[in-house]
Amino acid sequence: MGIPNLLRFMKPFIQPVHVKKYSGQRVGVDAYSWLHKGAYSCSLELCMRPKTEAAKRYLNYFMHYINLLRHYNVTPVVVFDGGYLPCKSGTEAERHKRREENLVLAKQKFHEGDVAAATEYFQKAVHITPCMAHQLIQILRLESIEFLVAPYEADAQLAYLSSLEEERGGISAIITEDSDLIAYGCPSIIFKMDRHGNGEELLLDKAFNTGIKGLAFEGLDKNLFTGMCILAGCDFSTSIQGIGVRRAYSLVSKYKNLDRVLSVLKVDKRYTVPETYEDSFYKALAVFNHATIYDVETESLKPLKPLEDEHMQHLKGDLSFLGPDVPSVVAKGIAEGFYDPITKKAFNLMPSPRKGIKNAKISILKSTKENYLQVSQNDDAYISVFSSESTMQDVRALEDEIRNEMYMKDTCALGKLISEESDHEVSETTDKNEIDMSIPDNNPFKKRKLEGCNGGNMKKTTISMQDVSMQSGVVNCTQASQESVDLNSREILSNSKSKNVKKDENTKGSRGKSNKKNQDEKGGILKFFMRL
DNA sequence: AACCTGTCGTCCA
DNA sequence: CGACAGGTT
Repeated sequence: MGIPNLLRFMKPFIQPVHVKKYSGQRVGVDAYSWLHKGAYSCSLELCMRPKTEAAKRYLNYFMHYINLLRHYNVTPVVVFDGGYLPCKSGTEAERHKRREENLVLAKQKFHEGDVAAATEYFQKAVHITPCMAHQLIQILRLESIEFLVAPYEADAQLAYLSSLEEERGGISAIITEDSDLIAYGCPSIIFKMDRHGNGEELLLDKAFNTGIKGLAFEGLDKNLFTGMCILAGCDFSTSIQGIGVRRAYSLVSKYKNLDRVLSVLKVDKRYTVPETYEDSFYKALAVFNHATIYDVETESLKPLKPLEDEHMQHLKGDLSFLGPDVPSVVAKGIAEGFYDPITKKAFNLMPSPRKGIKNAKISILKSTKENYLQVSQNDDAYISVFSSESTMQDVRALEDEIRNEMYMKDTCALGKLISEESDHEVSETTDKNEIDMSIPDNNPFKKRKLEGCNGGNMKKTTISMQDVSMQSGVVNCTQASQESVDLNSREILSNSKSKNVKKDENTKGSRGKSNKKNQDEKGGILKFFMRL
């Protein structure tokens, strides 16, 4: 919900703006807003016909905005939401329930043949899933658009980037629809940006430095301002009936101290302050100040602003509500879009080539009993078994999994190893599953330098992409999405004898020599060469 | 006067 | 998500 009426309250400090103002600069994008709007155009398809082109319309919608920014020489930095915060689970559960209800009605109407009515319900059931975000991420990668998946709230991540110099990966402004960004104290936010680049800009400094004493936020510090937002009601805390943004402002500007405001409220007979309010208030304050964010430089999680002792007295050292800590490797995988931020499991996605796993060799070793997939890179070889009933899709999913594991340098998590000799036989695999994945290039302004560009609207990029099924309340996911990049550029080589191949369990040290022998001897029967 | 609750629109052609 | 309308405190 953001903070109710906060945007209207800040109206005096909001002015029309065009994104070209930020030409030559980096601007953060709250991915959720455009994803959600975009999903509106295809809510029915996302659920009922997820494999059709129409179901991908939200990607086109999003890319239109990206191309708009690029046209004006604005560098987009797309930030996605990550895992749920415990203190937000209440409101989140509520929304989920509503969506589910609408989804049931939608399907009912759909099967009755009432598409119009169904569409309405589908739109109310729209939900952006990690899977959908992941679809977009892959396009962003191909288009070399910078992006980041926040460990938890995208808002907090954007606020952090706002506090950074551009040279250190920071951003000069944020494009969003969510008023929460104001509570985080972000200096420059663009709301309601339309498809031409026009929006409404809030420059927070203008609110704090009007130059006129006694007006608006003159003399208030950021912490009081954030406190005002929480009093007015935010997702992280329970709210007091009868207190909106107006009264919150009056209280804060009158007492200029949050402790005092809270004790005054408790005494005031007009309001009923829940027993737990003070606790939840300070927790919310801690979220706005110290939410867990991902630091690109150190590749690890850290608080938005350094934790100070002043809050500890209220919080009694309990910081679990800032979200559970995760190992840095996982945090990195989430931030870079390889791991689902909620389940913490790898998407079936091949890591970005630039991050490693270049020139990986893919081999399928086939025995009468079982099959083995080996992915080797330089002197490392990673192997996992798969059953003979496996489809090509299964194998690819496995390959992606291995590549993720390689990427994450986590060599202990794979399945069985090859431990005994096996008879190998040549297996023939064909790869007819490629479909063209169309990268939206619907920028009306941009002149693309495309070889042989026929003025068409789409740039075709060959990606093999099968069964892109979405996972959501709106979209039922019957199977994990399976994607793989450019498997069609493989060469089939034949190999002779095979030997036992062991998974290299040394992440460090022995990389140089351990599998050299196996590389030469491994029996392959089919060897694919990946061109990345 | 300010707050609350409920309803509607976000997309697209 | 926000915006808005109309009823309530």
